Amino acid sequence: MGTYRQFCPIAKASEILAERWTFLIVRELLLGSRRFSELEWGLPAIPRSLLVHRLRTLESTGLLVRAQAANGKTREYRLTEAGNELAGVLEQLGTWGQRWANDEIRPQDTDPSLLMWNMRRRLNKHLLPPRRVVIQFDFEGAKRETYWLIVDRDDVEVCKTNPGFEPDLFVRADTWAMHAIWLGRLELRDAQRSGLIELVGPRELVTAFPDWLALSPFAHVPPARGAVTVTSNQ
Amino acid sequence: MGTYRQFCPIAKASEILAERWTFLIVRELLLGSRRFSELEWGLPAIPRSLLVHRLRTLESTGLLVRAQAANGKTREYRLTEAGNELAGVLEQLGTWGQRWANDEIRPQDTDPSLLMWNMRRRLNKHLLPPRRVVIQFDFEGAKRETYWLIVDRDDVEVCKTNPGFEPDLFVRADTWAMHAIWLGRLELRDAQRSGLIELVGPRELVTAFPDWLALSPFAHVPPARGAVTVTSNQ
DNA sequence: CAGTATCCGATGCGATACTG
DNA sequence: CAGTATCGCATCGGATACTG
Repeated sequence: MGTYRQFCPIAKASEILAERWTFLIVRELLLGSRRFSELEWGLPAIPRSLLVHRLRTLESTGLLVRAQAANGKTREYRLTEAGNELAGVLEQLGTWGQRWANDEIRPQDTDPSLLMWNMRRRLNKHLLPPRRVVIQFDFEGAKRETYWLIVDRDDVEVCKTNPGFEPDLFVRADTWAMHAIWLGRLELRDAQRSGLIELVGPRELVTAFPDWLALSPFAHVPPARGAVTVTSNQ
Repeated sequence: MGTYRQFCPIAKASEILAERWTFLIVRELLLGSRRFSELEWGLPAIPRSLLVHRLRTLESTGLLVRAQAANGKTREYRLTEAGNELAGVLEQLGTWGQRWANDEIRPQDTDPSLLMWNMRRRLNKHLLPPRRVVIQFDFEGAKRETYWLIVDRDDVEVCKTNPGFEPDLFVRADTWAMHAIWLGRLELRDAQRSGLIELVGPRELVTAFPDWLALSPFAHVPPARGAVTVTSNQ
């Protein structure tokens, strides 16, 4: 990308960070992804070779290190202290995005599997009963897909194929509505009332659902009045 | 640049902002630049056509508006509310840059004229005597150049050619050292002691100098231990 | 699983020259 | 002063195929 030929700290930071995909890769690492395939799940649209290239650049810049994983078999990526300190930048960026880049959730930006991956990693596991719980998600409307979430102690798994266990809870959700809830733009209760989401299962699991489903880190940020147009890069 | 195909607010913000030059253009506008030529002075390395293109994109996105200037003759650029709210993002970005992208001030990133432009806009005018004051800056070492700063009431001007007035104060400064002072990495007093900077003029102007010269907005941020390598985008 | 290798078409960037 | 116009070259995106 090259230099801006400026001594300004904003220019220096931009040389390192303001490149396509870089903020999203850092976001994934800050949210706890360590392995290459985890990064790919969180960034389904990045070309593989480009992900590799960005990781190598970030490594040689000193924002992350690639090291032997604890099990000693695979390698994993970890942010350095410099990388971790980007949390403040990303928080500001996300807050601004939530406030201003919020005109609508475009169909091409919805992705049930990505949503499941994000829900998985923010699950409040300790609020679920201390046994295996299987939840079946049926996305309806646009992009009909079915997923199974299997929570067992500390372990949470998302499956795209029926795992064979009988589900304890069924979540039937309109695809758009589930995204809107995750982003904090629609209340779960309102969605249930209007029939966009339906929960079927034992009472205690149904009532607990809103609590163990932690939403997007920016769900609590209220959108600004009037939004910005995201679509006009050209 | 295109979409990331994600609903995440960080992704949405990045689609708008994480493009080459965009953060720096917003920085200029936040610091008060309004006219096209002012933007060019603050961004001497941007190709003209690219600056135009970015401004048009930012306008259609809704981060800035182009309107008739107060004098009614020229047009000027102003941030909208959405644009102004980027201040928090830029502050985080600059703070991170000051802390981590600080290994050295590279010769190719020094630029006396850009430094003068930045000093000009953060001058504490009210601390100077209420008459015309002319200060001559002689940059020495790398990039020898001379500038005149003419402060007259609310008006501050930078000249590259001798304005004809007899200077009230002479600042003889090593180019690198002056940049380091601006960035808060070198104390003015230390630079004077070691001969990197010399002030010549009436006592009251010489002693007032450190006060009316406001430094970079990030000068007060202490660099982190260990820096990041800025040069490896490849 | 975690990459590497290659190829192609589209776009982005930067430099230079021109203009009302 | 505030842009247009043009033109290479590099990079990006996406697809596909291969590997320890």
